[in-house]
Amino acid sequence: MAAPPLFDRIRSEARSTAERKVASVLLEGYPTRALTTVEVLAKQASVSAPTVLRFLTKIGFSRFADFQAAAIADVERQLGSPLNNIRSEAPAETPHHIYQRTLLMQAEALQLAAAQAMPAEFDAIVDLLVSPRATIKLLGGRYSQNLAQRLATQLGQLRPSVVFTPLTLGFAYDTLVDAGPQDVFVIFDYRRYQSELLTFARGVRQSGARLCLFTDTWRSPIAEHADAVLTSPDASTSPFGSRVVVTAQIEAIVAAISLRCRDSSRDRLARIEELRNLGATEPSKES
Amino acid sequence: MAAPPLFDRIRSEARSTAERKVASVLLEGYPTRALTTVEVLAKQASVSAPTVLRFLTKIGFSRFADFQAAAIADVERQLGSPLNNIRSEAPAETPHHIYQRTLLMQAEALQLAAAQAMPAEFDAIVDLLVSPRATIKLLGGRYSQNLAQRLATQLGQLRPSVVFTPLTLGFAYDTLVDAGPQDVFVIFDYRRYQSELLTFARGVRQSGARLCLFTDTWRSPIAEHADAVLTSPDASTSPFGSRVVVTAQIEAIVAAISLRCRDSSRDRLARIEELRNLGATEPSKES
DNA sequence: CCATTCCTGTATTCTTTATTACATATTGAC
DNA sequence: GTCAATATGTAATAAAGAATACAGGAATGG
Repeated sequence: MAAPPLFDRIRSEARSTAERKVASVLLEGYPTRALTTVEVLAKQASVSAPTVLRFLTKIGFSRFADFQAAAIADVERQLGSPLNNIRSEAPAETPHHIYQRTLLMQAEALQLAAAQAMPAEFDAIVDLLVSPRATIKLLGGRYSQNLAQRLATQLGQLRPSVVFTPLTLGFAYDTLVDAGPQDVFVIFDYRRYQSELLTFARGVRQSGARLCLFTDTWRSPIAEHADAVLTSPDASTSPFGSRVVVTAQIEAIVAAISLRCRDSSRDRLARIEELRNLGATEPSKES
Repeated sequence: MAAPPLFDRIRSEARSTAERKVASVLLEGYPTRALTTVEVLAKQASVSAPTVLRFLTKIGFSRFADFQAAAIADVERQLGSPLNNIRSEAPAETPHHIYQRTLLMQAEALQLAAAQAMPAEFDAIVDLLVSPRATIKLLGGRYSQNLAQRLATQLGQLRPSVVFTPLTLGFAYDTLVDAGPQDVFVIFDYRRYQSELLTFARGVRQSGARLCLFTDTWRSPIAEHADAVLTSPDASTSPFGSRVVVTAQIEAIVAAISLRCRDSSRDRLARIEELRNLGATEPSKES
């Protein structure tokens, strides 16, 4: 682990006695000691505040806030992925085939999500999705429509009034026109966020309908308008964001719902199966 | 995996919607995200500053500075002990909310899949999917069409000649008519297996085209006719089979492909982006 | 449906903290 | 030893940020 560039800069730039005091204080407790105020640092180094400021200017930070931001960045780097914070693992054997590496990486992502999970938020979504008189309308962005569709399909098996709204060219505001307080919208929005979706979300908000949002940890701007938000890490080995955690979230939602309304959903499932078989007994023709 | 006490306190005390927003922002980036100002936190959570303050009061910090100090203490604790004290605690607590249980269950499924993985099989599929003169045709059953579509979308970004074949009513054998040795089919088939897909697969076989299959560990009968098969466990907390592992497999495939043809795929991606922006500059109208 | 309670945001005030201006000390060269 | 140049501290000022008071709005229970 090479020393951070900032660390070296602090060390090499200290010239005069007071500056060296400042530098050594900084280095001793690097980087966490930088997380205080100028005056505290000054006191720790037994110098005056301006001296600290001047030194930092010298190493390239005209404003103290900039220096502190850099220090925080280093803290984050040292802590590594948030995963290490919550669940510190054995040294780990990473030398693997990309296939296995991907699977294991996603396994970790799931564990991280589980550790950070906030059941209350999750339950809030479930509450919205089980309300019997509501109509559930789902949509997503270019690459997350899939997810909306998947949830729609499964949800549609468990309860009535579920609509998947494809996000087609030109965009269909038809769904929005009829929207009212009785509706619950579910939006999937991941980077790069699509402005159309934000516009849509604002409309939802105005109509008085409820809004659930699935997004990445960077948080779509739609979050501001949502009643409940479920975020997921999306780090990936591929050039596209991972949808593994979201997929699991969707399944968890479905599981919770089918548990919540055990009877009604079981009946419904049975009935669907029945209807399907009914069709199968007829000679099925192609074309 | 004992999380710091502060971490748990944040999680458990969040009651109302706004507070939950605050809490999830805090948890996502714990503990470093606490190293900013109240207003930044408020903005990130899409709530007002006083709401943040009130929440922190609730979890026992009457002054923001106190909370921040506690967060910094946690940072130092984590940086201080290289091989963390966190993990040394309880080995496994399974009694959890269904949300967390689902995520953790899927994490295990992924680890299992990684352990059982056979890279050779994986590579075989990648080989088939990168061959430049081939046309890739993807399809899936009632509930796995999604997966086919997802793979198709991503694959289509990396290489030309990718077609998603929706499995519509009556079934379209159009795709099959033109099939020949130059084609590579990708089929997703999970329980309950659909007989139409099996019929289709036989047709593929006869045409001399290659066939990749994604299925569950129970192995679709199509496996018999496939050139390469990737199976996945599908245990789930919901009444439907889980698609988490498959999703990860798909992403691994995409990752491997984009790695294999680094240059061409990057160029292609850039070009797609370019074209998309081209469209964005025009005034886009709805309807 | 109404009243009450709790939640949440806006605007203001007050505190803390960074920054600057200036005076004083220190160092180094001649 | 004196001058110049640089380094440092003190004190005043400006900026940023935390805390508070209040008002509007949503949820809850009758």
